[in-house]
Amino acid sequence: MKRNMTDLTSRQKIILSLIVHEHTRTAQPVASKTLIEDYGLQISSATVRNEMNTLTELGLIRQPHTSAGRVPTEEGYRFFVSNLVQQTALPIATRNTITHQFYQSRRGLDHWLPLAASVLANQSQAVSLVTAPHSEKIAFKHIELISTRGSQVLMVLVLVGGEIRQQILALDEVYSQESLSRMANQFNQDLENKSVRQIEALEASADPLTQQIQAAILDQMHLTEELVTGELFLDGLSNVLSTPEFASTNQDHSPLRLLEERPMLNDLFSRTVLTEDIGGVQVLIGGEGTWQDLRDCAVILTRYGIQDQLSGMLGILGPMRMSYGNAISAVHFVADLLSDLITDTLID
Amino acid sequence: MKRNMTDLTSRQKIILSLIVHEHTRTAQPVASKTLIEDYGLQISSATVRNEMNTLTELGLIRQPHTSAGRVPTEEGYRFFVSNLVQQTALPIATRNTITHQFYQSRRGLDHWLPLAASVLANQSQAVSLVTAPHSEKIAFKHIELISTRGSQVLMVLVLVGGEIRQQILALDEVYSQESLSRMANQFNQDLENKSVRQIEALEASADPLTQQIQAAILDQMHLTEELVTGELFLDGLSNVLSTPEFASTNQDHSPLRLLEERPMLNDLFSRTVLTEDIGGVQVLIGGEGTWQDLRDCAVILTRYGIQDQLSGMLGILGPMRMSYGNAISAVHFVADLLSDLITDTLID
DNA sequence: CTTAGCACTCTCTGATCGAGAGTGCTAATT
DNA sequence: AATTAGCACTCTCGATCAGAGAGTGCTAAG
Repeated sequence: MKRNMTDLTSRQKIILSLIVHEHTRTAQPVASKTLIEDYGLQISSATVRNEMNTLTELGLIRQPHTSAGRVPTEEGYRFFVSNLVQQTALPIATRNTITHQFYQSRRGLDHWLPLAASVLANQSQAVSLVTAPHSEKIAFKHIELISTRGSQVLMVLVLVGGEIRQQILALDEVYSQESLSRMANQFNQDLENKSVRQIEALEASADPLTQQIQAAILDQMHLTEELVTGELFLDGLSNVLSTPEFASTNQDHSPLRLLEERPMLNDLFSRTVLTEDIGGVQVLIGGEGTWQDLRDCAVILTRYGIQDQLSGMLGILGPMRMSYGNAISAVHFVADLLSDLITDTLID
Repeated sequence: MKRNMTDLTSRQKIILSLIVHEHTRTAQPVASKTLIEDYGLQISSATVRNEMNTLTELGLIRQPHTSAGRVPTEEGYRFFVSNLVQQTALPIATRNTITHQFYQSRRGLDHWLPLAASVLANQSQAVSLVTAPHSEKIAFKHIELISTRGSQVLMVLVLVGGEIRQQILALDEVYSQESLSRMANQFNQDLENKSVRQIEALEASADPLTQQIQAAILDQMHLTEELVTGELFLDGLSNVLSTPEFASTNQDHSPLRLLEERPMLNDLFSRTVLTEDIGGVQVLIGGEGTWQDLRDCAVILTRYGIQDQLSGMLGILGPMRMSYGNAISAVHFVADLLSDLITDTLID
């Protein structure tokens, strides 16, 4: 039942666009009269109704009930997004302000990621999601052992890409900071740039302490490897709480549930990881048959970062009737910004 | 208008408790008949009504309208929480399961904090908040400089208490890992356990590189100092979305807004930081005049960690009609658990 | 002090009705 | 053949109303 460009006359496309636009604005069914009055079309409402009829038959719009205006269907939104949407670039002033915020005083990801979420939420007036970037191929970069108290040691592990993992180790006896540093240096030489597999393949050391630390390193690397995405940053919940799509009080079908269900989110992310290269934006409309909770919502997702090295996901979740033009360009813009920042500061 | 224990007869206390309990269960006004039927009181409904009348005059309960049952007032909840609530300890089996989850395979805070949020949310059926622990007196513990690419260097800064900050530095020229390590070691010796003030008081080094790095260290320490709390972990949003108190669609008065407004949250936290030692649980009912958004909600907060060294906040946010007994003991339990874990792994 | 009994008040539900919105169709027009 | 004016038709929405039911407050008796 897939429609393409050529199935519709240009007038039908205009009408569909206007219906989408108006319905996005008002959340109400759109009447033929509204269309000609508010948008100054040079045709009569009867003509519009005829066209609406065709669009209804094509399954792109529908009537909630006899004698109501029209509302875009899922299919209609898909068609709109695929063929009709025009990205509305952010005003240059806004872009500059935002860029400036990111670049000021050269902070790190822990500053950029929440900021990205906040910017996305503001620009799209929806819920934003940003995951910390994550490397697919985990490799050792650096280790540091810091004596803390008694035989307790803080291990700080830096992976290629820049992810940092920490762990407290309880050693069998007390070691001086000097000997811990020596040991760390040894690891730094031996393991630099090595993957989990390569480290596992190494001959086991005779020294039990070395063994213990190497095990801890591998442990942390495994944990990191199992992550589908890094930590999740959310923003803009309040943008969306008052919309009818999200306020739907039917207990177990709130789209916001999804945000707390890591497995589901990972599903969602995986899908985009698999189908898109960095730079492509994916728009999921109405749960696409898979996510019941997203029945009335749309998700716009993209990857950012550096392909095959360090990348994360970012996007927004909003009601299906959202301003796709704005939203898509906001997602693009923020993704590009983050990608640039990551490229500048990549740790390899 | 403060009531204390002795203002009420014990029968009145029972009736108030039952009203609170029943209203918590059903979210409906409670009728005198319901009370004697469902709780098997050995008195007549007329007597209950008389007592209800007194309680109403005392401002502890109210009628939404003539000929409706009674609902506890804010004042009523406060009295209940101060005088009548009984903590219902979690079942021993549950406690064991949870404790086990925390202690298994000795992970770190990055594992415990989300877990704490999740446990709290489950046990209280409300929204849980957990902030990463944070030290009030910032002091240098350890620095590591890791050569990454060209003249770019990753600085990893460990503070006393165990907070880790990272930053990418762009140096003027390329340094070998060895010289970077030497420099880091010098810092580790010179700055160990020093506070911001102490470091600032040191004589400035002649070496521009040393200057740059020391500036970066101070920068990060300042940033950390300015934090009221660490990162925030949330869970259990879906527990609460369907309750009438939260679904209230009046745009700008959703209690959930608060969760995204860091300044407001910090206010809330500060209040508890100031008024309570670790171990004390604070219950805010109905926004306490300060937080309009919390009009129909209650917040239960406590600190965890080690007083004056490393502590964070944790608690829940739920509808005013919540099961305070459960909630308070859940908060206590999780706080104690985290405090123990932090005590075990404190970095000093 | 407690309780049975009863009148009273207020909400809630469902039914009814008219107004209004918006369409679909038909026949006339370009 | 496409467009349009005109009109009948359908459905929703809001207001109004009545009856049932819930729950109370009061009174008078135990």
